[in-house]
Amino acid sequence: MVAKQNTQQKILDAAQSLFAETGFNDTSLRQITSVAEVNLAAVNYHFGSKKELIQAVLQRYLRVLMVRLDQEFNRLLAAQQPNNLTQVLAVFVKPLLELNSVHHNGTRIFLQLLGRGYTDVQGHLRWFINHHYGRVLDKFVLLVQQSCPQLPASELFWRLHFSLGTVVFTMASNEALAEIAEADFSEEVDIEGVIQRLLPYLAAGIAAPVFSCSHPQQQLRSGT
Amino acid sequence: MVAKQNTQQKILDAAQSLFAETGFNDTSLRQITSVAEVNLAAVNYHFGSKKELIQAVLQRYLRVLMVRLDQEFNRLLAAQQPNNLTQVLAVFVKPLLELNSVHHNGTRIFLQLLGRGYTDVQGHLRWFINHHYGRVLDKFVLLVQQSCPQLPASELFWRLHFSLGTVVFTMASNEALAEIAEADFSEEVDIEGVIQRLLPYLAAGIAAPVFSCSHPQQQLRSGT
DNA sequence: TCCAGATTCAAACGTACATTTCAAACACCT
DNA sequence: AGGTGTTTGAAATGTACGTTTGAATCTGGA
Repeated sequence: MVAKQNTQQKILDAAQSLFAETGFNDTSLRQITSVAEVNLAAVNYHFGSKKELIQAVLQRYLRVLMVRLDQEFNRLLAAQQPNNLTQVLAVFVKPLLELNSVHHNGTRIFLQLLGRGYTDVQGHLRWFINHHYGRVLDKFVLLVQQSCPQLPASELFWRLHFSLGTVVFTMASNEALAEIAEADFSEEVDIEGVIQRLLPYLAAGIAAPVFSCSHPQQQLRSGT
Repeated sequence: MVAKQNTQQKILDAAQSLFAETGFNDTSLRQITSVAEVNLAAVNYHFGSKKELIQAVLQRYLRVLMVRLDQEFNRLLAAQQPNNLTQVLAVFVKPLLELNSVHHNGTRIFLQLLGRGYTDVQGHLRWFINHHYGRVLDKFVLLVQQSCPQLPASELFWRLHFSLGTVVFTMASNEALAEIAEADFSEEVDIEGVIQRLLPYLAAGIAAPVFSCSHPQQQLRSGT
């Protein structure tokens, strides 16, 4: 059955879990090839370098995800009137959950990898994603902008990155959080449950009134 | 003037900036001692190991910050009626900004280090902070609970971790974000500006209505 | 001045890493 | 069965790391 599995797949499968748990720089090719039960040199033979392996691991998910997201974004952009923010955020749910068909626990692994990519390495994965999929993500920014016309562009920029941080950090520490939640609240939590809890939090944060901080003696400077 | 600066201080000063920018594992003792202009062996002589240096770097700030936070929390806890959420979150601002008196750019550096601590290393700094300052942080949880009595404890648990993620991720990638913001919106961003932008986002997210996600065909299971 | 303890220094140690090399094994086609 | 191009294997290369060592240097009190 599983007898002759592709070496490349064995490497990708082993690498994605180790990368997600330990980070890119803290996972050695020796660990990966040991778990994958392939020769050390196989990584460089099939992928060229560790850097390219990291990109290949992410590409397996990005390829699927971004096509689906693009469809959803185009659907919403075709609407006559602006969509509300919750609807816009909700389009991520199904495409993300469908990553589970790419690989078992694919959604969790992908989001953890994304988190690692934004904190571990200095910019190189950030650039990779933006270079390949920036046009798709721009559509999302446009949708949010349409649904929150009162938000200045700069405020929106920060809040979208705050939201990215929320998601990415939550997923990176998802395992620990789920354990505590189960112990303290005897409440089973799967990845879908976490996503459903995230949506209202993100929607409220992004759409928050701009200056709700009541600290009159410390105010922002008024412009350029 | 600066003639004979303490070796330990020179190491701490060099280490904190490099750690904040590059992360703990990706900063070598050779880089640190090179910048500090001290001998490589000085780190192990004065601090014992790299791990203990990391903790010493953080302790310099945590010692100051946690005393101040404890004061603020006690003050709010003594109030007759529950404080509103924005007030509770706002108590972080002054203690955090006072870290600038520990060292130039202390606030930014500390928050970046905190971000690194939660993503770089697996748990060892998490444990260190919780072990030394868990009792202080419990007071904060209590305050939030009092200000949001309608929130179930489990929901609060998740949202506080979402918020931790927001802060930590934002600070870990602070430099990159600030650069983009300046380039795209020609807007200078200092650490205080980011904090002021964070507060409304966090307050709105934590206090968000519990089931604002309008996806009737996907609902959470109703509990045990 | 001299000496003991604290500090600095250059050098080395052992380990782990990504990558390369080249021969052996394999797969596939005729 | 034979031969070619692809894939695997064990070993080695060179580099970087954290830590250790032991002698040299500094420092302050007698």
